Parts: sequence; C-alpha cells; structure tokens
Amino acid sequence: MQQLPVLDQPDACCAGLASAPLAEAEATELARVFKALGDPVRLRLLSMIASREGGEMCVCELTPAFDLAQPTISHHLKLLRQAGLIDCERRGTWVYYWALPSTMDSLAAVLRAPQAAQA
Amino acid sequence: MQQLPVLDQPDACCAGLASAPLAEAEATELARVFKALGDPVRLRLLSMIASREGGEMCVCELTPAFDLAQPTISHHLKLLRQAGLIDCERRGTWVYYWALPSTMDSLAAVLRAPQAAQA
DNA sequence: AGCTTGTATCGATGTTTGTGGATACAACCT
DNA sequence: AGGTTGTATCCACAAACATCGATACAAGCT
Repeated sequence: MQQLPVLDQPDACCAGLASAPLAEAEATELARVFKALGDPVRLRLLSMIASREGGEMCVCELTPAFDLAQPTISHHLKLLRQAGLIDCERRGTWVYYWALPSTMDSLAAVLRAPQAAQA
Repeated sequence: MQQLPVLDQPDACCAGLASAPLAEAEATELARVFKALGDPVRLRLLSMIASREGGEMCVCELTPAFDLAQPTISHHLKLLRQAGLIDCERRGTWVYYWALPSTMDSLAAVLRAPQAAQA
C-alpha cells in the first residue's frame, strides 16, 4: 500500500510540463496520479470528498451516491488513496476519507505554463 | 475526430473539483482529458512539445525519442489531440504539433482549491 | 458468544488500452 | 510514372482495468 509521495522532487517536476521535457521516471510517477483522475467515478468521488464542508466524508455516504456495487466504490477509493489524492481513517464502525490538497496543487503546478520564466 | 472543447462550461467545472461535487457529465468529460495524461509516453510527448522553443515540434523529432514503433507514437499523439491538449498541421512532408495551453490551464484550475471562495 | 452493519479483499469476467506489423495515404524527387 | 520518405489507419493480441458476487474482516450491539 505504498502511499507514493510522488511530487516532492525539488525542481524537476515542479517546474511544470512546459518548461522542460519530462524524464521517464517523473513521467511514470505523474502518469500514475493522472490515471487515478482518469475515471468519472473517481473524479466524482474526489470532488465529493474535497468539496465536503468538514473536509471528511464517510464511505457510507459515498457508496449510495453511485449506481455501483460497494466493492467497486471501495476499489476506486483505494486507487485514489494510492495516488496520494486522498487518505482515510477508521473511526469505530465507519471509515472517513479526506482530500490531500497538496497533491492536487502539485498537479496543478505541473500543468501550468511556466509563469516567471517568460513575459 | 471530435475535438471536444471539454472545459468551457461557464461555472460548473471551472469552479474547481473542491468547490462542489462534479456532475456526471462534467466528470465524464474531465476524465477523458485526465486519462490522456495518464500515460508516461503521452506525458513525455506533451512535455516535449509544450517545452519546445518555437512552440512546435515535428513528428519526425518525436518518434525517434522513444523506444516505440512509429504507429504507437502516432496513436498517442492522436489521443492527446482528441483530448484537446495539442493540435497539429501538415506542412509539406512533415506534420507539426503544438500544445494548447488553455486546456492545460483549465485542468490546473479544476485541480486548484477554491481560492476566493474561502479565507 | 452470536447477530448485524460497514468496509475491504479475493476471484472471475467483459471491456478498454498500449503495442507493433502490415498497409494505406501524402508529399516530395527524380 | 515510379521511387522514396514521413505519417496515419487497420488489424490483431496481450496486458491492464472496471465491475461485481462471494467472502473475510472490523466494530458495535444484545
């Protein structure tokens, strides 16, 4: 259950896609995160969790929001977690998930055009 | 060869993943673009093109940069194009590709936490 | 201890996806 | 017209993926 920290390289990745050609290793790590976002169900799950008032959401609320079997939702949550986009904790009977905005911000930075470097 | 304009909805999508739960249709469109980014080869292709000095890159330069057959590169470029991340034009014998930063910026905006809405 | 409910893992299955060989198309050059 | 080179499409195949039923695990309740 590697919780891959993916995006903490000092410069290489955080400089942005458009500032220099991505090395193979960076591309592989980044692709894993983008792949996690490349499914409608996972995007909606992440969005539901991230937009939640208190910042957390119970699986028991997520599952019935979809027309999918419970194991399927569980599987998607696992992928989002492995991508470092969300994390979870069990509290008593229920498991709560929350978003990890730092990962999303890192991705956003990667997609943005180099800002200071031009103009 | 739909060149799906994906990210031009006025508010819904551009408000960001974390501001409100994504509707199913929005999620489907967004997922298609993220899926295009969810492959190391495509990420490197996009990065090579986007970081190119003149803004354009010839396929004849892209293909030999990978250990893959020419049809495979062509296929990946097609997916990036269908996602609205790049576009191309044939000039004489060669085909040139360039990045479409507006799509990347839109994605970045979707990933960013709502900035004005809180604080 | 048993029962019930919430969640994750396992195993199987149908679909999608990445890949490359063969081939077709496009443009140049004799 | 024929030949050569660059690029895209077609077809097939193996690997990856989304899905679900069955089952296992976790925690509360009686």
